[in-house]
Amino acid sequence: MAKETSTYSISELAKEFAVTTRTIRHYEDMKLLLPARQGQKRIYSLADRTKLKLIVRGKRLGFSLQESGELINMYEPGKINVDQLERTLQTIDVQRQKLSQQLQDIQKTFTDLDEAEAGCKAELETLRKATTQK
Amino acid sequence: MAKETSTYSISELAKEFAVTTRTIRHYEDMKLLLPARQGQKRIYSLADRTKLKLIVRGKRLGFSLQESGELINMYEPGKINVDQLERTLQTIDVQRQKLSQQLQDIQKTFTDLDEAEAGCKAELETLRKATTQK
DNA sequence: ATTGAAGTTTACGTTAACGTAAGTTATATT
DNA sequence: AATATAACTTACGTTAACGTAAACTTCAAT
Repeated sequence: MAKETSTYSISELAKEFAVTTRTIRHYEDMKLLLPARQGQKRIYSLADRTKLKLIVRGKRLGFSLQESGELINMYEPGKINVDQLERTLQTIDVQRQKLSQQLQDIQKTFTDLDEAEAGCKAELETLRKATTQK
Repeated sequence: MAKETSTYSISELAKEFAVTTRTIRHYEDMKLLLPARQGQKRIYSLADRTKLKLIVRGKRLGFSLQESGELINMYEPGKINVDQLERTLQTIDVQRQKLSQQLQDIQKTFTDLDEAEAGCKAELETLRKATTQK
């Protein structure tokens, strides 16, 4: 098996995920990323890229960076002890509940949008008739 | 038909939706609510309550107050002209796309959580064995 | 009459998540 | 060698969404 040696520069990742380099560095300040260094330059691994992807996804779901941080930490290598693992399991459960709530909210919002659209089209129809055949 | 005369005080709504009165007043500052007044006191109608509910739901989905404002405005009475209506229809479409993206993100995140949970449990199992029968 | 609970306005404070310079360094290219 | 390109650090600025405090007013109950 060939080793995965794919690495990325900060601007490559910035372009791929449509964020600024400042944003990526900010995530590092917030301890969400810890890229390797080649001198001064940051070198991002595939794992780093995955983390960034999770952060960006989290943002679309309205997660704070801290929340995304928790999600990310689930992917960390070996949790040392039982305590750690069980706390992680709890966090997973909390996240699931939040996602479930969001799912419900999305369903409702879809319904609302459908109704709003129907209302709009009905009014448009009314206006059209009133305009066409005065 | 009896008229719906249900009204609410600011603290009633605050309690119901688990927000502070300051928050509700803030939404008014942001033009998302415009309750009636009885002297100085704000009197919220059922319609106001519905709007607040939508704002709170929007917050759970990570919407900004402005975005929630757009959603709310779809519920406003008679849009005057065709232009307005068609812009509303466009907004509805944009919202739908955002929600679809969120749905996908939620699905993926659920999958990730499942995997993380499986990983945790596997490790726990390993630890348990190692501890039990040294 | 006073106290207390709920409401009000005004206004400054705070936190998160970056934006926006400004000035420096490293590498590569003309 | 000069210049462009991409990176870096440091640091102050900005916006959204409220929090918090201060100083009233209103009304009901003791």
